[in-house]
This record gives sequence, C-alpha cells and structure tokens, in this order.
Amino acid sequence: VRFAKGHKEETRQRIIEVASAMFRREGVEAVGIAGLMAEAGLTHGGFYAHFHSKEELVREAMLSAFEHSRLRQDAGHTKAAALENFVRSYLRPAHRDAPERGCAVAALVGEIGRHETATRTVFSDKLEALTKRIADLLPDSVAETERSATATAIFGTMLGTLQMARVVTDSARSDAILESGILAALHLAKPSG
Amino acid sequence: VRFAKGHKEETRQRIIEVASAMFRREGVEAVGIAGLMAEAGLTHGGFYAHFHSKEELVREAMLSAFEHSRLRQDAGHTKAAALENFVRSYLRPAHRDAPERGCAVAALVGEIGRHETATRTVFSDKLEALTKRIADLLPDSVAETERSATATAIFGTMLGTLQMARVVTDSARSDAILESGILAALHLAKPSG
DNA sequence: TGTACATCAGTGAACGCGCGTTCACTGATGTAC
DNA sequence: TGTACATCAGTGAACGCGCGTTCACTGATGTAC
Repeated sequence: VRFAKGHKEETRQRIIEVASAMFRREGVEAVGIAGLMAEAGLTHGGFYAHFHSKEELVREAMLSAFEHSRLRQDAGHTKAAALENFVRSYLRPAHRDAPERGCAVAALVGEIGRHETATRTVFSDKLEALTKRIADLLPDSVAETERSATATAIFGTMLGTLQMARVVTDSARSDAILESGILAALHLAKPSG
Repeated sequence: VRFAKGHKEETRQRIIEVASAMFRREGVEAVGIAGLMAEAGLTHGGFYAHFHSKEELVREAMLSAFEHSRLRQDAGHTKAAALENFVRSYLRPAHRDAPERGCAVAALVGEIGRHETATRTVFSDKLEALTKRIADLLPDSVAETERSATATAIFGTMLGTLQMARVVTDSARSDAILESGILAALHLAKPSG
C-alpha cells in the first residue's frame, strides 16, 4: 500500500474541515468541488473516492461544524454565567467577522431550506440539540412548560441579530446591533417572560 | 414605434416583479437570467436592454420587494395593536410558507452579505428603515435612548425565528417556533427591558 | 537479496450542462414623401 | 392614398467559463516468490 494506514481517513477529514469553513464563508452553492479540493491540497478528481456527491459532503461538513462548536455548557461557574458567556460570545464582533469558524446555522440557514430533505433533517436535529442546551442553562425558576419556547426565542434572537450585524455596511451600526441582541437575549432568559 | 408608449417600462417592471419573487423563493444565485426571462414571458437576450447586469436587477428587485411590503403603520387602532399585528403577521405560517411574497430580509440576508457593496447598502438602508418603523410603534414609555436598540432586537428575533421555522422539517415544531417568536418579540416591546 | 506484481490514493482530461453576457438580426409599427 | 424607410423591443445563436461528475490512468509502496 502506497500510503500509511489511516491516510485516506485523514484526507477525508481534511476535505470535510476545509469544506465546512468554505461553505460557511461563501455559501454552499458558491463553493465548487475543484476549488474545495485545491484548498485541501488535492485535485478535483479524487473527490468521489471520498464522497458520493457534493450533497453528502454538505451534510458531513455541517456535522463537523456543529461538533467543533465553541458552545460548551461548562463555560461558566453557574448556569446563569454560562448562558451569558454563550450569548456574549455568539454576538461578539469576532464571531460576526469570521463566519468560516462560526455558527453553521447563522451562515447556512437561508440556503439549507432549499436542500434535500436528508440535509435539512441533519440541520434541523442540530438546531434542536442547540436549543436544548440553551434550555438547560435557563434559570430554575423558568417554568418547565416554557423552557423550550424560551430557549428557541433566545436562539432566534441571537441568530437574527448576528445576521443583521453581518449584512449591515456601517461597522458602528453593526456593533450596536450586536449589543442590542445581547441585551435582548439575556432579557428573554429572565423568568416571568 | 412598434410598441405602445410605456410598453418597455411595463416590461421592465414585470421582470423586476418576477425576479423579486424568484430571488426570495430560490435565492439570487440559483436564479438564472434565462429562467427569469422565460417566467416573464420573454427570451433571455432582451435582458440587457433593461438592466446593465444581474446585480442591478438584484437591487431593483429588493427595492420592489420592500416597497410592496405588507408592513403598514396603520394596521391597528393603537400603536400597541399595530405592533402586535405586525409581529403576528410576520410570524404567521402563511408567511413562512410563501417566501416569494414575503420579507426580503428573511429570504436574502444570508447571501446579500456576499454581494457588491452597492447591493449591501440598499439592503442595509431598507433594514434601517424597517427598524425605524418598528421603533415608532413602541410604547411611549420606552425611553428614547432604548427605542432603536429595542426595535432592532425585536426585528432580529422575528428574523431569526422565521428562518428557523422555515428550515425545520417537522411542521408542528415549526409552528411552535413561530409561537415562541411572537411571545418573545412582544415581550421585548414592553418597557423596562 | 532481487525481481515481478498487486494495491489504491490521487491525477487530470473529458462529459454534458447552465451560467452571465454580447450581438447581428427580425418584424410590426409610425412617419416621410 | 400608397410606398419606402426608420425605429426599437424583443429574438436566438454564440462567447468563454465553471459547474458536478466520470473514468482511464499513474506511480510509490508492500507483498510474493
């Protein structure tokens, strides 16, 4: 065998990670197989030895992006601190400015709705897992029946805010948008909402 | 002259309206000039007698979509009622299911960030006008210094919520997402946020 | 130890196709004589 | 009134290009003898 054991799997992972970044930065449709493989240091012909189709790579890339997400439940001493850290981290200018390393939902939610059902389902499941994690960080005083809806609304606020901040051309205004999103998300997390 | 006076302008408007719907439904990148012109009952060659480029049409289509927006300030007897009507109307299942006649921001925010600055500026300006209109519907008791930020956060919540509802594959869950967004947006509109 | 061969990750030419854009042309009409 | 011509919105072939995908091939290595 020409290559070391595990070499092919390594290459596959490298393609997935390159794709994951490129998709988030440029959008799935704008990324071609040839450019993608070149970025991974390969030629386009070898692509189909790793994946059945571009669509399969899209799913793998999304799974990878979610796995490497910086959202960790232990990022704070208390649940309240962890939630606040998450919200502030999500709505940082650094996250706005680096979509290729950021939230896949924010980067791709618009076009994923037009992809195959299998792809939408992967995305859908990850979105649900994300809101569940947010729900777990809500104060104990938030009623059981409201936790899921509150977490969904909080993530919706973060998502919409980040996207507005990314599209706006004036940077001071963009920063202000992020700030207003932080306040709103934290406000929604308080009980008796 | 072969055609009636004003005929060309009529054709131009027809192309813009067809494009405005197609862009919102399929995304700008996925819509080709040929398909677009066919939808307008024409052949692709005539396109450049009306527009300098596809990008120019994108801007015209966005302006048109914003102009035909259903958001009217008079849609309620009081400001509170008008705001609630707007939020509920925006987060209706019917709006989720008909992006081609819906909010251009929700449909295109993801890809517009990757377009020319001129296009982003048109989009940016319209987004600002939209939040200003929301700010005007906030209760008088909301402090002057907070009105803009609050309106931005409310629209962010609506935007993110609608996009989540559009991508989720389970329809009951999608409906629940819309509901949670309505409650959250209205909650944010209350003073002392 | 030295040679012949099997392996297989990766290569690059080629496929049909649709893209945005250009341009010489069409043909129904209004106008000029 | 009848004919020749100018107008110009719309047509459709063609441009170079990149897309996703296929496939015969390469060539460095491990194994068999």
